[in-house]
Amino acid sequence: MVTGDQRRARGGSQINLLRPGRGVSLPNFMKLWSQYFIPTLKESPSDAEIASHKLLVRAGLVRKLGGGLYTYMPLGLRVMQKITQICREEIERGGGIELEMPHLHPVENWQQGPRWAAAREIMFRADSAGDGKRGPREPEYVLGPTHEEVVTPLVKQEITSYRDLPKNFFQIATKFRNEIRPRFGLMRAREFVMMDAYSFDATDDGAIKSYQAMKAAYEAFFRRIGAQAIAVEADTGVMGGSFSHEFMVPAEIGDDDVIYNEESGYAANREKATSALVPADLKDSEPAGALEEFATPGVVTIAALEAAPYSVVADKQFKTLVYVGDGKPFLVILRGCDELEEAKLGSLGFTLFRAATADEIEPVLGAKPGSLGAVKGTIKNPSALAGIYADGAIRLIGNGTTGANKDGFHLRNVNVTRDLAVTKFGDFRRVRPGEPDIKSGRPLQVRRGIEVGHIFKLGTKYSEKFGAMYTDDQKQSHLMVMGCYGIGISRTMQAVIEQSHDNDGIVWPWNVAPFHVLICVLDPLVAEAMDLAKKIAVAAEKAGADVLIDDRAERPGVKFKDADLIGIPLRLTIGSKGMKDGIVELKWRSSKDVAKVPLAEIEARVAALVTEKQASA
RNA sequence: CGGGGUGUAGCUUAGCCUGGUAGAGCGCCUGGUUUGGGACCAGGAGGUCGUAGGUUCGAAUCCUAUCGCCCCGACCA
Repeated sequence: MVTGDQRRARGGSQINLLRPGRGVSLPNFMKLWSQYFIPTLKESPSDAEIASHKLLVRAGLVRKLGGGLYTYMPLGLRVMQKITQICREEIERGGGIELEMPHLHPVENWQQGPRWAAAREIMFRADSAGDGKRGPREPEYVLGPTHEEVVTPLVKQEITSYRDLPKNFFQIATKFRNEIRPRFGLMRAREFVMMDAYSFDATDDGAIKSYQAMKAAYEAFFRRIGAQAIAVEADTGVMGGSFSHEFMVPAEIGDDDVIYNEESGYAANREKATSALVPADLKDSEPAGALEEFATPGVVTIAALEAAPYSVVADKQFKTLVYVGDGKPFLVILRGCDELEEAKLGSLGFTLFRAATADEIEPVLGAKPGSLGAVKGTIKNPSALAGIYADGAIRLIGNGTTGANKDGFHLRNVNVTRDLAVTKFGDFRRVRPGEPDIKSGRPLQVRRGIEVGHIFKLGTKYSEKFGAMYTDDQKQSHLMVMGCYGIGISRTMQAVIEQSHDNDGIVWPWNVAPFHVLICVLDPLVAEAMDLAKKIAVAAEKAGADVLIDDRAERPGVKFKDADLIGIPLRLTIGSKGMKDGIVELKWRSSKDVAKVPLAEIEARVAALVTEKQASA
């Protein structure tokens, strides 16, 4: 029989490191700083701009290889392992079953999937390295940016009966994305660690249950790692699917804007956010008079039309934008004062869309940008259009002004229902702070956030493409209903630092700290001091803590600065002063207070504190 | 990919405008003095000035090209 301790002594497997109900601990055995490797820096690297990126490098957690490529140094790796383990536990609790799929994907899987055109842009192609060229008869691989295209065929092959559903498979592994612009260290990297889960259900209701289970698991995960992440409604993007939530860590340096109202609890990514700006019971205005064309030489902007002599306020102008969706142009009409939220065009169902160029616009509408409009009869070649989509807010205008599709001319008294050939109304505008919340009518606010997780209810988009079907109890075949879920593990590590640091360094939450207890031995050459440190370390370890002993031959100032920098939650100081007075100093990283604990009590005291922390982990 | 910046020792950088053959701080090595919030003294090692061309008697410095990195925009966990 092999005991857990023996297994750990041999390097053990991950599974045996689990200590149910006691938080997360790594293979323990105290580390001596002098023999470990924590390369701290006094100065910030010149290529880091934000606090968390600087601290990642200064505290010796990571080192850069190239743009968006980082080595996890020993301390950083420990944090990653702790986050990974908590994530594993919570996803399993939420019904996930762990497996691991290849990082190298045959390109055929992606070609068969529903988003090859869009996804290939961010994928690295993996050629044979030999001469840098892939021969025509060699297989072509891509490095996996995510795994729907691998897991769906797997499930199609393995699961054919409703009896085997639902299933939710997950892995925690490295992902590769050729980000156009890597940013801020681990925030947006080319290679990063992600937890990705994929749920397969027999019914839509089941899929919603799986989705909710994952949402709950995410909330538990972020709570346990000590990150304040909020779930916000989000756009589904290239992933597709019917609805989704993003998990955001509020931070100024985040890439996303969250629109929210504290009281009502409404929170959405700006790409998705809507407001109650347009009342549900709005009545369309009566026409104010006949359409009238007027000359506007040289006027090609909303602002120019607002100025004298025309003086048409932006709220009364129609803005007509031309886009190309899957090769065919279409129009989007907004109020002059509103901005298009491009992501919202995703709801129109085009696989790929982009703004049209001036050259593409004139043959269809008959004028250059600046004089465009969507009034019936003025469009030169209406049959070329894939549609005319109008933002609901233009109904607030009633009678307004728009381009005449004739260079240098505009039309006034344009009435939405009478004059515009709208294919479909929708929500296409960007919400602005201060607009009424759809839930409560209170003003909406905006703040920046870091997206650390995302959950999607996918529907049957992928099961259709790969033929993932099951047979029900009536011998009928149906498509499986899917969901997919991601947590950026490495990004989360940085988000935690961004959220939890001060001027001196990182302040790790207990559960993800690389070590829980740091024992600073100011005079490591004094045998009694080191003996005491080891005794305390053993007591702390027995209570479940990971312990680091700073036994370096450095001056006290250096040790304290480094201690603050690397952010270990509980610091004990053993110095000659204290030894003389018969005390050890105890200090939490998150507080300024120093407690003096008598030598006789220190082991029990530390053990009690660790036990308490581990219990609530 | 567009716009802006930058590249000098392991790290942070000065020098570049106005060409004359590279300097500092930190770190590292040796010795000594120190020892409760990034010590001090003395000595020492370490640099193809991103790379390739060009101008020049002479280039870190001027010109051209190229590569890397950072920041702002569109995308993502």
